[in-house]
Amino acid sequence: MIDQENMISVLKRGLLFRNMEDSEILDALGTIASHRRTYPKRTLVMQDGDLMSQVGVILSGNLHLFHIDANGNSNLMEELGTGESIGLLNAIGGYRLHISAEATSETEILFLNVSQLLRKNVLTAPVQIRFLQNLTLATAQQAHRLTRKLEDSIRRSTRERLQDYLSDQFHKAGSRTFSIPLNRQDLADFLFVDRSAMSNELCKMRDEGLLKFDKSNFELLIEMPITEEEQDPNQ
Amino acid sequence: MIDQENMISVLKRGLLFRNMEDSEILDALGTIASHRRTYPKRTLVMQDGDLMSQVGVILSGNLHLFHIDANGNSNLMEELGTGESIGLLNAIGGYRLHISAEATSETEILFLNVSQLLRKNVLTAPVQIRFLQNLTLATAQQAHRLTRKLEDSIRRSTRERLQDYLSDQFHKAGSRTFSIPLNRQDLADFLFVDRSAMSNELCKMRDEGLLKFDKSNFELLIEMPITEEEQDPNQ
DNA sequence: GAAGCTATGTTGGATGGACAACCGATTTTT
DNA sequence: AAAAATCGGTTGTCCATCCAACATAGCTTC
Repeated sequence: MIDQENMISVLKRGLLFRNMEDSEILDALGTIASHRRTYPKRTLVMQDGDLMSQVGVILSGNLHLFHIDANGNSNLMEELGTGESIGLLNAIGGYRLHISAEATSETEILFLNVSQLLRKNVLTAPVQIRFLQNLTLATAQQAHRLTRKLEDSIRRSTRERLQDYLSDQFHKAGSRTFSIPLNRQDLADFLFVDRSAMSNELCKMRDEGLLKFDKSNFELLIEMPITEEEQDPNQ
Repeated sequence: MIDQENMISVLKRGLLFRNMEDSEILDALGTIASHRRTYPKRTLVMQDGDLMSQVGVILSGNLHLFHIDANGNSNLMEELGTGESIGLLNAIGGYRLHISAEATSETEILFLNVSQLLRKNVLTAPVQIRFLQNLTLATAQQAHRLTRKLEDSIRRSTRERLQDYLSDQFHKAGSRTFSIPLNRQDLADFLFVDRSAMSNELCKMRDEGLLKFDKSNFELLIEMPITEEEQDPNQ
């Protein structure tokens, strides 16, 4: 259970409370905050098929959002950390979840009633309007992430997917040496490929001198192919 | 060039102007409408890399949104008709287009200045607030479509993709007999598969007695596998 | 109507990747 | 510490799909 001051600094990380003073955030929370809940490691936070009326913001911990497809494959759609939100699109649009969310460490989530902001006939408070603007931005950002994921997975070979992923991690870390937050199985699920095939490809790349690795620690030995690295204007 | 009355009825088809009176729509257009433009058949409307400050609403005609990937494959991301909008996510989030849009018939587009609604410090007019709400809904809907497309393309075989697509068309048409709006090459691009492989699979399905077809006219001969047909609560 | 051009189907070869099965190492549980 | 589970790597088989190339029919164009 984190304290209020911490909470505000966490909320400021995402787009939902961007450009808002601490007092405004508290004000906004007054009308939309619902409840907080802590989930132990390895518990389901949300489940495929759920209808959400609220969006969740991760105050601490981590979530894996995975989609089980018709063939029984587990596909890791997102890997979320502190400050990121879950169920935004579903809460806003009234769509059922197509994913389940599992806490990969003890995770505390703050739930916000956002759907009311879209139904109410009259919104007057400037804070609410500001929040609504942020809500739209956050939704667009989420959609943009989906677009990237879609583009990254279309007709791409296992090697290309690995290169994309490692290149991403390289840019995030700002260093040729970094460690990734996923084990092999989860990485394969994230890239939508078979684990053994991926393991194979990874070792081939090592043998070709492209990279080194030990467990989750990687070192890139050459320039990764240019990935139209376009940074998010909304961060 | 369609007239104003027609235009309003077209605008009402999408989510952007949902739940608004004709007078309110005109009011809203007064502040956000930018310009209209007509594109001849087979011309590019927008191009990969463009930065959009406006969203386009199709007043008449059709667009193909395609993404050329690193291997030179053309991937058909969306096929849009009258009343649908283009560039919503990009205009809102400030993201560059990753697709190009081509008019497949003469197409008239109305451009709307939506980004100002998100930057302005004070929004007062109720109509603007209502429109902002709709903007959020429309963005979520767009994101939901992306989610479906992503889920439909993950680890799915050519046959499964075809079944998904035909099942969709079946539901849209409300009849076992329907004609699809894409030729073979475009359909293959839409399903992210090779044309010849798809053609092959289609004929196999015909030989197995699952369906009949002639050019773009299809007839389903058996129940298509259940596709969690969940209809859009926002239509 | 001849000459192109387009749309669709067909074939064959090459191969990437899924799948199952197994091993050894490491970690977790009791 | 023993037992059990997890994790990563390796191997071999098999099939789906890509790719290139060609056939054919129907349109379009001059």
